[in-house]
Amino acid sequence: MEAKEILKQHITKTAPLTDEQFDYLFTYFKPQSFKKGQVLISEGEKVDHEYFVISGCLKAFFINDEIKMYILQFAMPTWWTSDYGALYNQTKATINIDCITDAEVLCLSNHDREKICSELHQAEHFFRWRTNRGYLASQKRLLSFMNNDTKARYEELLSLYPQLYNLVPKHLIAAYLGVSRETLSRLYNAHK
Amino acid sequence: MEAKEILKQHITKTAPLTDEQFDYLFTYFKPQSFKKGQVLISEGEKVDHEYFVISGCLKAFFINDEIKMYILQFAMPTWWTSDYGALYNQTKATINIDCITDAEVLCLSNHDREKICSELHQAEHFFRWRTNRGYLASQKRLLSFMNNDTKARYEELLSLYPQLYNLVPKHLIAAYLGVSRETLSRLYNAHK
DNA sequence: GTAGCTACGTGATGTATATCACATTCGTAC
DNA sequence: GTACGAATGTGATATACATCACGTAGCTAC
Repeated sequence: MEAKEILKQHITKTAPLTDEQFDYLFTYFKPQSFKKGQVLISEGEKVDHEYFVISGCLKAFFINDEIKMYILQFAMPTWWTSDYGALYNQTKATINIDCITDAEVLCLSNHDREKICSELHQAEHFFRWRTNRGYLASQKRLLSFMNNDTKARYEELLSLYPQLYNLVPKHLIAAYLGVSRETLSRLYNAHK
Repeated sequence: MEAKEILKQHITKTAPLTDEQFDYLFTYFKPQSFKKGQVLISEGEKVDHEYFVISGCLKAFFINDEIKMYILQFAMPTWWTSDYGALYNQTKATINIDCITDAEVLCLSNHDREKICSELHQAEHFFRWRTNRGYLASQKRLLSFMNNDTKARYEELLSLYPQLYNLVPKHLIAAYLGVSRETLSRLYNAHK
């Protein structure tokens, strides 16, 4: 399925649009391709766009003290990603986003999102719903962080996204779980 | 300032509304008063409303294994709170919300929110913005959880909300930070 | 092929924190 | 006032995890 159709199904599942409305809206999305390792957003730079993932896998991460990396999100197909703090408040990026694999995305500027939201009530509805979904996921992850130990969080992650196990290096999974790569290694070799 | 005026300023800061529009919107908000300790939402029950805090302080929390409590949010004046997962998906509550102090709130049903969002584009805009704000706060807290140690998170919390120190018992602050009350006690008595 | 780099495993050790236990202070009901 | 429960402080011990150190396997460039 091509990018346009993927986005159309994704949006109209939540907010019904006529074909004309969607075609108009789609004119603001720019298709882009990236190679494994390419950087979309880097800390300290200006952030103007958000990205809808068509294929591949991205990671949004934070680097602490130039040493430790924490992964905020693995962005898989039909996920949205950006530094939303920087994007909405027009400040410099505090996180980084790059490609774990080759990836295709649709790129939407902050300005254009606000434009279509104000022009099309249904678009505003869609983005409200999408943000709500992100909020719930974030709350759920926070609770999991407080409530579960590392092993439980590891199993939770892999049961939600089994494809991650073979797609991303283990030290990135550790960075998502917030533990050292050594601890993660010991964890899943323990119950061998 | 009375409740209606507080809500009006809160909303129109983000989404300009005429007086008529706001008066109409406000008819869906029901003022309610609660005493310290009263319960607004409890795990396993149906959730139909969200709450806008006018005065006092509420807590949204999760109980694990009938033993450990984790606080997701202290809801202060001009904050919104509910079990949004249950509210949006029409499922049973998985968290609890009760009053740390006497409190006044404005109560809005899920049905009425969706109604005014579909009737008034500006209302939809407001709720998109509000949810976005919650999402960013949640992400920030998650990052803080991974990145900072307990002492840093304690100081971060108190610098953001200095009034909490005298308002809420220390074991609730511990439950927000995700540490035992003993550890928290030792932390702020250490640097005396 | 070799060199070099990245991912990954694993042992030894240190540390932050949970947990258990008990004491003390404070507020509230009566 | 007294009694009782909730909140808090603090010591002793256990444990999960970080960190450091080192080794190995696999991939890429040349």
